[in-house]
Amino acid sequence: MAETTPARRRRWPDGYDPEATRTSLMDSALSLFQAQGFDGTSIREIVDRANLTKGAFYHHFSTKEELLWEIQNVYIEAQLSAIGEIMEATDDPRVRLRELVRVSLTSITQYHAHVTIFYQERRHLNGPRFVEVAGKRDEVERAFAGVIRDGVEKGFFRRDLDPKIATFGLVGMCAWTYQWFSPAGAFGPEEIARQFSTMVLDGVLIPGADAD
Amino acid sequence: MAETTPARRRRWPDGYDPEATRTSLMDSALSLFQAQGFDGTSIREIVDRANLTKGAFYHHFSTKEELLWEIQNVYIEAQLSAIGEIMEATDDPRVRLRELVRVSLTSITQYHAHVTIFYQERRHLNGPRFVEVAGKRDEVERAFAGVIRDGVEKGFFRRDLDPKIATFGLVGMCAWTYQWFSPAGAFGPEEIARQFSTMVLDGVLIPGADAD
DNA sequence: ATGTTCCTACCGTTCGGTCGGTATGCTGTG
DNA sequence: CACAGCATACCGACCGAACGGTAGGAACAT
Repeated sequence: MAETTPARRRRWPDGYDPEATRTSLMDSALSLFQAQGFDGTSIREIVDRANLTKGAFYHHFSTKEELLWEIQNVYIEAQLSAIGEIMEATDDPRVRLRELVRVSLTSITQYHAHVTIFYQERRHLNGPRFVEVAGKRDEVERAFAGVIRDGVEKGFFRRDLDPKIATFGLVGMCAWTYQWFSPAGAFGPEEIARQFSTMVLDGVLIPGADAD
Repeated sequence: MAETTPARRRRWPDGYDPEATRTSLMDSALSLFQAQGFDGTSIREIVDRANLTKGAFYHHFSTKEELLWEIQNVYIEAQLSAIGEIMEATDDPRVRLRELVRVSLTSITQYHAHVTIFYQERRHLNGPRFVEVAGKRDEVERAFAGVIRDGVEKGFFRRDLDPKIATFGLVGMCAWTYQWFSPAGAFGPEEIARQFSTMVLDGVLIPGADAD
């Protein structure tokens, strides 16, 4: 073992930021996890795509799972803070519901890769981290359910709907978007949100019309 | 290599059906794939759970992916045939839509493991099989979209909704159920379907009411 | 001198899949 | 009925490849 590392590229070129390395690893993992899944993506692939090595990876992340957790956390925290803003902005459950749908759609389209990974690779989180993320996710769902219950109590929303089921329906409608949304498509998140809101609030049926 | 296979269990006991072996492998894979995912489940685990060996597995299936494909196909074919029955039973788009929601919910709850695997592990299908399954899935979505378009043309459904978006919303609402449904829960598929239909057709808002 | 950042080389394990062989039932021929 | 011949059903040892993670050191900044 006389000559190790015979040729190395120059590092710390000018205004060097090691945090950029970490970010580029996360970006690489984001697109690979989205396309191939967590198990389907090796550390090797992640570092190759970022033009780095496994050594660099394990300098910035302690395990592969920690990286996954960071990705999930970025999204769910963004979602939570957006919901918090809505709750402070208005009290009207009808407005709140429209806004919840709107921020769900915009954050899903903005964090498309994060969201895909969030829903598809949740099970790969270890015990404590899984519990933590699941807790934040429940918080989001409680916000939806709270608004619906409030709307019923205030007499805006139908009493014959179970708030839990209505919540799951609405959340599912929004969350499912990650499966089909394309930035190149004909509709943006705002327009989709408007249609979903109308659909759920006003209904698809034309009132009173029984034929054309 | 003097003495191989020193102790083997008796086989073909009485009325022996090799097809049962195949089924038990599929059942084993169903629950393991559902709980741990496709990549997260090894052939070893599947055969252990079925009290068999890898030799038995590769006698019945040519690859791990073929088994996955069979699972997916069972569900999507059941879905397609159920939709076919609806289309023959009635022409009214309002009834058809309610029925589409109903059979979606019942098949999701009935084939819970299949559905979970269908949506979570679709990407592990190889080219031609992926295309085949995706094609059948598109057929399902076209059925939803066709009913909605028909309802608009016949003057039952709102004209200001894009049929494509409405379809995705409705499909998402139904499909998402696989994420939260529990057979031990308070509501069965029929009740959930009723609520979803009401929600989407009639809307959540109480018409004309502006306060409590 | 000391800590940070990143490299190469390596380790133990596990994976999907293959292969040669064995036990069992079916079938045709005398 | 006997029995050869063959297909089916299954076993368990094995293979090469790839995996996540570790270790020790080199390049750089302070």
